[in-house]
Amino acid sequence: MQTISREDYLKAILKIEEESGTVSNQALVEKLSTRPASVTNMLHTLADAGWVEHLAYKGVHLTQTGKAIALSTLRKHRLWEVFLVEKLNFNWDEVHQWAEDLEHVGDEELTNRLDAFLDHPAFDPHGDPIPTAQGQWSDGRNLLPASQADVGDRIQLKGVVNSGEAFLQHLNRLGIKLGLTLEVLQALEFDGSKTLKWPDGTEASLSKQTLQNMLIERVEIKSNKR
Amino acid sequence: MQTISREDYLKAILKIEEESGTVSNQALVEKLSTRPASVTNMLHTLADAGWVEHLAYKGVHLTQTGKAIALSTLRKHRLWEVFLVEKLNFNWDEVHQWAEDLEHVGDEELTNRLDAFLDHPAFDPHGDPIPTAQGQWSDGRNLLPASQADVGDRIQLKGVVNSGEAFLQHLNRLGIKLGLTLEVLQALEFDGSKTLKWPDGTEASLSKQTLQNMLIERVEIKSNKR
DNA sequence: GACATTTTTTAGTCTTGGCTAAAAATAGAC
DNA sequence: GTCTATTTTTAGCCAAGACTAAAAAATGTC
Ligand SMILES: [Mn+2]
Ligand SMILES: [Mn+2]
Ligand SMILES: [Mn+2]
Ligand SMILES: [Mn+2]
Repeated sequence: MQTISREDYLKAILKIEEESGTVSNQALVEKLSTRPASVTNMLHTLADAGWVEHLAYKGVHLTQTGKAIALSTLRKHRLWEVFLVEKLNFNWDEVHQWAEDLEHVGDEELTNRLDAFLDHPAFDPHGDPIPTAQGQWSDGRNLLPASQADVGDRIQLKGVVNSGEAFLQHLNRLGIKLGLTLEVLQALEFDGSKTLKWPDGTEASLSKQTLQNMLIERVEIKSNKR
Repeated sequence: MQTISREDYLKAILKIEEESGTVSNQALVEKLSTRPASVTNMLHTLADAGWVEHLAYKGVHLTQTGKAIALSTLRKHRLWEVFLVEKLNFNWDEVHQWAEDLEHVGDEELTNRLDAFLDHPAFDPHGDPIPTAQGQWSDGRNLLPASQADVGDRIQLKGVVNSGEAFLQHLNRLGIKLGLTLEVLQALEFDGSKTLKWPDGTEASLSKQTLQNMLIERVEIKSNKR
């Protein structure tokens, strides 16, 4: 039977599996801010439920059922985030914690109604793709860290690697939000920083760290638009 | 510290206190579908937290703090119910269980934003008043059970005594919803049933039980409206 | 006022999901 | 391959909040 804790573990396993292929207990300890013994415990519980396959010392991976639950929870999380930002006017740095609770409420029907109410959004407020009701993990985009942009590129922010509060608030202070298009004016070799130009003409330099956490697309430069 | 279970108990105590004045353990056992020992346990916890005053064998009542938490939880419950009905198009008989979970999510700020998004509703989908952010328990209405209506009255449904699924679905099948105005055609003495007339002209007889659970206002008969 | 019934409390158990500390297994360095 | 450091598991404990069963208190009846 599903509980809040079990859903959180499944979601964490899904994410780690997707970003690093293999899921160690250590990775779960970090992702969930818990202790090794707690992870071992829960993995046994999840294995007994048939949601993961667990080989002691070898790692864990989701079964079909486990993946379905994880995707459903992630879908709910991201839909509620959209709700909080689009309908209740929260900032993108304020919604994660509430979504972490809301994702455990409601069934498929409620989720689908919420999805329809929000006009079937494809991405959440952090640019992350929202799984469909059928568990389709879409995306299809090929985003680039801004650190790889070249001088002269016009780049549009489409996502963030790290959606922690601190980083998002850093972007807020820089006046950077999803969808914003910036121009790369200059790139410093020695520290990886780049000088960017905002649509309103202001310029600022961003650190390598910051750039690596911004996921962008290059914008076609519409040649002589007349 | 607040937990789901503690908030549910405080809410139950608030309701019982309001409808019967005195709160026995037995009443809580029934309201919460639990066991006497569980109630005694939780009352100790709540008393230790300073949310209730509990005299063994004598009953329990909310402190100022306890009442504030209970009202806040009830406010959240009813606002989420409005959301589910008004925005996600659920029926009034489908929303209680989800609200029972949603009421434990979010803080004052989220609740106030939700309230604003819903245009500050005064009543929930069952006609129950929604406490304000300041804990004002408004109402002010003086609703009458439909069993007390007289032949010739035009009555408008404003609330229900019992908002259990079964009763609400019974009203659904009769085509009765909040705000509907009915006319009392006939009253049978021996079983307390009454024959009512719908705006579309159809007539049906409702049992005493049903009538007692419908809270109504008499509608002014706008004499010759010209 | 004694006795039976009902209500409440106490005592003790269980499950979930945390934790620490120690043991065992694995992986990395040489 | 051995030794060391890291990771994982095991063992045992804890808190919250359920439960059952039995004891104690309160209530109602005659
Ligand atoms: Mn969560
Ligand atoms: Mn997100
Ligand atoms: Mn609840
Ligand atoms: Mn309600």
